[in-house]
Amino acid sequence: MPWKGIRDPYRIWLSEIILQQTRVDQGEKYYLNILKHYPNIQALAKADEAAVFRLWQGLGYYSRCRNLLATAKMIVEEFEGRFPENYQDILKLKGIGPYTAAAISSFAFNLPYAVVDGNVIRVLSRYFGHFQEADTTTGKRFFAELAQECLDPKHAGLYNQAIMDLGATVCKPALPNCPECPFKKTCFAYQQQKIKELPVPKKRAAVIERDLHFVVLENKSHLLIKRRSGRDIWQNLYAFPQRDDDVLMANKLNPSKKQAPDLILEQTLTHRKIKGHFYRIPVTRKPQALIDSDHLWVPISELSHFAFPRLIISFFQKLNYL
DNA sequence: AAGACGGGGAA
DNA sequence: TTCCCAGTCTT
Repeated sequence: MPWKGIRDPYRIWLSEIILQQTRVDQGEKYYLNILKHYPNIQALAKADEAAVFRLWQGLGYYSRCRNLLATAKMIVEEFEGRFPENYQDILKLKGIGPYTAAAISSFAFNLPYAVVDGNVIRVLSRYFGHFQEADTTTGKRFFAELAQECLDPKHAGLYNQAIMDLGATVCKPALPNCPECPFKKTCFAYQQQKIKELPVPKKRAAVIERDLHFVVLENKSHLLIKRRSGRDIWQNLYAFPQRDDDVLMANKLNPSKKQAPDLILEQTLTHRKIKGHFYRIPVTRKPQALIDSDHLWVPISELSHFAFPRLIISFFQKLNYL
């Protein structure tokens, strides 16, 4: 891992944000790419927001990107570019919760705060044989206290790195390599053959289906895209105006409910199954009425300048636009 | 306390 | 398919 052994809080911060709910293999190239464009927090703070989102495209959990920008600006403007050096102040930053605050505190400043992530929960629950559910308030508190007791306060960074490495490489979720584990002799789960029962799995919300009706206004060279805002999914990414969008209504280009879509594409997420209905409407020129700053009439050749969710990229690929 | 938020790799 | 990942924020 390219961030291993780094003490620069900026790089640690960036890597930890990227690795939230994201595998090392998946996040690594994003980390290197973003670091190449923005080698320090000053560069990131004055970055063009859309450009950073473009680099983030495909990683998921886009609020991380938004908070990353906000925190970079905050640190540069309020703290003269110096990363806060104590846990409580680090925890206050946007996008940084207990895990990331402990990671930065211990890796960058060797402060005695134990990280608690999926790896740590797994290792501790198996080793000690604790059947608490980790996604409840009491369960979280329990594992946080246990982790803090296990921490070697003199070597917090090393300890945190070690227990997460153990979880990632030996004490894996499925098929852990117990015979090679240095703790096998005193591990509850291994000795009692409870590996498959620990950790106790989280309750999982049902996957709900959702239909999105996208209207693609296009001529030979251009099409209309819309920046997504509000509280909905894919904030700050670009897609198309949806059926009943004000601009479509104002230009009398809204497809009727009876009209069949030209294309249907699906994308399954952790908690949603998105069904995208695409209605292609040929137009001769850019629609005029009610166009605001979120609606962009862009050349097809310049689509790569914008960040889109996977579903929309699939649409473009289907049409050979990308 | 529960739900929202992406995407991908492994079994 | 199902699980779940170096989690955090909002309601």
